[in-house]
This record gives sequence, structure tokens and C-alpha cells, in this order.
Amino acid sequence: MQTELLLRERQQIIQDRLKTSGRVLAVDLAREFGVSEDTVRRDLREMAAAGLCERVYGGALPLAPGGTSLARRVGEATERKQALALSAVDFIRDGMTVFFDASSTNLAIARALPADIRLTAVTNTPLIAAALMEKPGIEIILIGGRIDRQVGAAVGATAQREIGALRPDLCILGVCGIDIAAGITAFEYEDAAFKRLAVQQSAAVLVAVTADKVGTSAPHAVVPAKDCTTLIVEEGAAATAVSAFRALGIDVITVKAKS
Amino acid sequence: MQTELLLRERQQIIQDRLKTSGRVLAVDLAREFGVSEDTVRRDLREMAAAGLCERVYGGALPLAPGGTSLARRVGEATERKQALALSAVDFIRDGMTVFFDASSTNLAIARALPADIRLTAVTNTPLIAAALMEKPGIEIILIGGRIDRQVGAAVGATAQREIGALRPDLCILGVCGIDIAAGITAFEYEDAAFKRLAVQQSAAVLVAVTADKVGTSAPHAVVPAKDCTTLIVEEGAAATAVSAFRALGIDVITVKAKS
DNA sequence: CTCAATCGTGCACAAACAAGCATAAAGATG
DNA sequence: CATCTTTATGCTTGTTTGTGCACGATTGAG
Repeated sequence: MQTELLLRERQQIIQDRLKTSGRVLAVDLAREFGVSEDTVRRDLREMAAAGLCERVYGGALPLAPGGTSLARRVGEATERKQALALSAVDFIRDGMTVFFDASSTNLAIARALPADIRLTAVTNTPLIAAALMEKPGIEIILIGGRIDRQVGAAVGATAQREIGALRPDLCILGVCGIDIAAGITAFEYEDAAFKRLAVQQSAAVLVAVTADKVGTSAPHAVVPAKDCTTLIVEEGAAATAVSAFRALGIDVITVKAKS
Repeated sequence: MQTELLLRERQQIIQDRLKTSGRVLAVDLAREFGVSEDTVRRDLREMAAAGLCERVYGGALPLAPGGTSLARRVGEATERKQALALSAVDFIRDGMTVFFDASSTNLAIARALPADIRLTAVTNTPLIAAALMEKPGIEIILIGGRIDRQVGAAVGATAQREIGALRPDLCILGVCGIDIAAGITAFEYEDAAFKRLAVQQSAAVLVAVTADKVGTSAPHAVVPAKDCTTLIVEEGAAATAVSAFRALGIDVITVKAKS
């Protein structure tokens, strides 16, 4: 327990979460903070007593449901991505420098990080940077430049120059398609170039994808599949593809989607 | 232990740490300074008594108003900020290049922009960039660098280099205090330096503040008040201050807070 | 109705704490 | 110079606080 979260911080984070997400679940918070559910329940009870939230069975709700929009629209295929994210988080450990590429799955990973983790995070995606800001132990390096609206992140010349100056221990790559023959592919030319550079700079590469992206390819090649160190896929992915990836020496993890 | 730190030095360092990290742990400080935890606790107790921090079990947290992070400030006086934002939006027109500085009020402004506006927006704040992404006609330039947790944006050397290469038509400045004598001020040294540069680079400067910031000052000077082109304040702000600003040639707009 | 998830309470334990005392260095006073 | 005072620190003691676990009660879905 090198970096415990302080009680006040926890409650503050829960409040922020209530405001942005509109609700919190005790189980999730417990796992995220790395504390027992009892502790979370105690927090929620205290906060409810102080008039900061409404306690409900399973979690809590904000008193004034004056919902802001930021986190909401992303939260659609969250169920499946959440499962991938929880698995991916195991590969991220204290002290690492990790690059978070643009991708909704990667956003889920950033959110699923334990609240007390200590690491240096690099990202070109404002949404991910915003999510990372909720974890007090993370040093965030923002990659700047013109933001590509399709990708939702900075991928141009400026961004490439900045990522070129960094040497992350791990690159969490967002992919548009991954296939044995075509390798890892992206929808946009510049995005592909940026991703290629990110992979090049990193000591290891982790990819987490939903089943529908396995075996498909997009127009622009990023790197061959074997450049991927660890691949996390849903259980439903084509078995032939999975074993082919394994044959390449990739560490393939399958996670089953929750009901 | 070769360099014994004086008490004052230690407390100063703790304050800095509080600002940049947003929290300190008694154990860490003790080990770092090579003193006993008791000594650190004594320091923290004194500082808390002097109103410099909030003492919590295990360490200390920075104190309002500057001590709270951006994400936290966002949900505070949303209605009043909304009113300011609606007024500020009138000054932003199609075709402009606008810099959005870090500030919860500025986030409200970004959100309040008409959906069909066409402009180039520059920002060092992930939260604002994320909000801008919802307006399809905006070209977003992200200023990168290490993110200061208290400010919620990139304000260091990298960020300063990047803003230095741009010439926005309008700088929407976030301020921690604005006063006739002290001018525009900020809570952090680096943030102040960044803001100063942003003002320097811009053709015009707009400041939108809630009434409580008028007539107050923070530790670090940014620019004199007269460098501000347009000032939007709530109706409740001190009338003497408002007319003093007008006398400086500033275009002062007052908006009435909704009940 | 049944059953699993969730909850509250009491308890135990370790970490963090405050208060008081002892020591040593820096400074003041004679 | 000798001695007294002040100040900062570490140590000891007993107390408080936060947390996890065990157990039985409660809730809500099918």
C-alpha cells in the first residue's frame, strides 16, 4: 500500500463522479479505489448524511440531477468495453510510462484504472486526458496539435514530433481493424502514421478490441500484427484468428462479456 | 541529511507540493525531508491553523479557493457561469481564431457556443477541448505539455512554446483574481507566465468572471488590468471597481444573475 | 416464495494522531 | 565567558480513526 487514497479524496471523487455520470455503484467504486465495499458504503452513508447524495440500493444518486453531458454519450457499448478494460488494467503497473492512443475502448481503460495508481500517462486525446485527471496519482503529458475530428485526437505533424520525444514503457493502441494478413489498420492516413510512430517509440504494445474488429481491416496499414505484444479480445472472436495471433507470439487474452 | 532544511523552507516546499500535486502524505514528506513524521505533522498542523491547507487523516489537501481542481470547480456556480457565458459568446464570431484558457467559466463559454459556429479554437485544457469537439464547425488546436493538476491544463515550457507560435484574434482568459491595483492575477507561477504569454500573443483579451473575483488578487501577477479588452462581470460586483475598470478604457459588460 | 445481492452492525487491528517529556542547538542576557 | 531561554526536533505513551471481516438482516428480481 504505497499510495493510499485519502478518505477526503475518495469522497470528492465520488462526488465528481456523481455529477458527471449521474450515478455510482458501490461495487465499481470499491474495485476502482482498491478498498472493500464496506468502506465505500461507509463513504456513501456519510455523504448522504451530509446531504451530498441520495443513498440507494447498490450505490448512490446525486441530489440535484442537473446532468451534464460529457460522459454520457460515450457510455453505450460500455458493458463490453468495461470488461476489456478491467482486463487491460492488469498490465498497467505503478511507475510505468504509458501512452493512451485515441479509442473509446482506451477511454474505458483510463476510467477503469485504480484510483491510487501512480504512473506517467501520455495521450493525444482530450477525452482520455480528462478521464485521467480524476486519478490523483497520474502525471499527465498531453500531446498537442491540430485535432482530427474523425479520430478525436491530435495526430498531425506537431503531435508526431511530440510523441517522438517520448519513450513509453507501454503503448495502448487503438485500432480500427486487426487481421493476420493486413496487420493493424486505421481509417485515416495521418492517424496510421501517428500510431506507427507511437508503436515504434514504445517498449511494448497492448491492444484491446471488441470482437467485431478481429479479422477486419481498414484502408491504412499501421504495423504488422506481430508488433503487438499483448492482445485482449472478447470471447466471441473468431477462434482461428485467435490461434493465428498466438502462433505469432502474441500474448492473447480472451475475456467473456458480462450479461 | 547533509543539507538540513529550515522549518520555513520545509513548509514552503510543502505548500508548493500541495499546489502542484494536489495532496501530500505525511509519511512521504517525512521520508523525503529526513525528519520524523511528528515534525511533518507539526508543520501540517501549523499550516492548517494558518489557513494554508486542510488537514486530513494521513496528510493534507490544498484549501479553497485556488486549491480546488478544475474538474471540481466546474460544477460549482453553473447557473451564474452560464449567464456569463451567454454574454461572452456574442464576442466570438465566425472565422476568428480564439484561445480558450483554463477556467471553469471558459468551459461554460465553450459549451454555450452556437452549434453552427465556424472558428479555429486553441486551448490548453482537455476538458474544454472535449466540449469543443461537440461543435462540428470548430477546428481545434490542442496545446500540449505536462498537465498541472490544479490548473487542469498544460502551462509549462512545452505549452508556452506552442502558444508562442500562434496569434489568436481573441484570448479568453481565465483569471483567479482581478483588481485595479494588482491587475489580473493567478494562483500559480507557471500558470501566470503562460497566461501572460497568451495575452501577449493575442489581438484582444476577454475576461469573464463571477462577482467574487472582482477586487481580489492572487499571489502571481499576470498583466495589468488595462490589458483586458472586454470584461464581463456579474451585476453584483462592486460598483466602484466596475467604474474604475471603465475608466481604464475597458469595455465592461454586466450581466444579471438569474434568481 | 426463493434466492442472491446488498446492507448494517459489532469487532479487531493497524496506522495515524496529540500531548508531554527529553535533548540539543541557536540565541540572548548577565 | 557562563548561564539562561528559546526553538526545533525526536521519542514515548495512550488515544483516535479508518478499514476489513464476520454475521445476520434486508431488499428486490424472477
